[in-house]
Amino acid sequence: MPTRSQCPISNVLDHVGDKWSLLIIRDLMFFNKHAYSDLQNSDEKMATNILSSRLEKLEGDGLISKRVDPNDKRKKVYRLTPAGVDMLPILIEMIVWSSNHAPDLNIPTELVAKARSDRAGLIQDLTSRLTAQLNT
Amino acid sequence: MPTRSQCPISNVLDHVGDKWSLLIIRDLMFFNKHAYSDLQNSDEKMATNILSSRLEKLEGDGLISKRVDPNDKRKKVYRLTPAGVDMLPILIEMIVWSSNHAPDLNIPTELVAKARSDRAGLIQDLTSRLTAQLNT
DNA sequence: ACATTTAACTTTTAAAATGCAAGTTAAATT
DNA sequence: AATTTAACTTGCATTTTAAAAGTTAAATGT
Repeated sequence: MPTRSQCPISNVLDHVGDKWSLLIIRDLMFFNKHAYSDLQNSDEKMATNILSSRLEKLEGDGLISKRVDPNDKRKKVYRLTPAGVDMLPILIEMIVWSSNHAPDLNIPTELVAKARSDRAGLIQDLTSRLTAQLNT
Repeated sequence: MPTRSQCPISNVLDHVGDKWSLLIIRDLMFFNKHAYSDLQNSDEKMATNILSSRLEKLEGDGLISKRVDPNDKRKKVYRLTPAGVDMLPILIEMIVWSSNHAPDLNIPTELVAKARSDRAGLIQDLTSRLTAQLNT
């Protein structure tokens, strides 16, 4: 996606403004999915060619990294980069929005409670957990 | 867009997971654009048929409302609903993300500073300003 | 009052993206 | 050595997007 404008919101959408990219980031962020097949098996069932092209774009955009699994060279390990980790507050606010406007979904109640009571702490905790993974 | 899963993030993307919808919300939220032609003239220049279909979907999803301008019956007035206003924290976090990872864009520095120093106050202020508009 | 302009769309059509199924390749397992 | 697994790629039909032109009703200008 070419840059459409100098707007910071538009800029984020240039990276993740589609139906799938943020779900990949979600899976890397909250569900410890790191393999292609893990990502393919999320509830939304994204097509393999789309997954492939989104991973390629996210990597090109510097939001995720890809490396060969040293224990099994067939496998690739996908991870969030620091820029990808920093998408966390956006995802948290999406969860909060749904908890307010679509409460019948599978809302992670505990996370939402923490987001309300100690938002900065929650982000700190999750960020350091994710950042720790980067050095393994 | 049909519901893809029970995930709260996926749910938000079912509403605004495309390149354009959040830009419409941005324009209603930050730039006081309320007419079709205003929205059409944003920097990203969305095609008129796309704008039309997005407005229709956003209205159907309960994020915006549409009414005839009483002063000029050719005009329609588009506004955010409370659910639309509640997207504000998501947009703020996008702005913050770009301020950190794409600082060369047009970052609203003052807003970002406020977001860092008194996030709750910022959201409160902007929300009440937007909510006030709903009763005019 | 009549012609022109404005606002909000709709329609058309070509190009691009998506979604589905099947196929490929290299590495691990049996 | 044969089979299975993981990560893709390819082909093709369908859907969505984008760009341009056209429509309709209301307001404005003369």
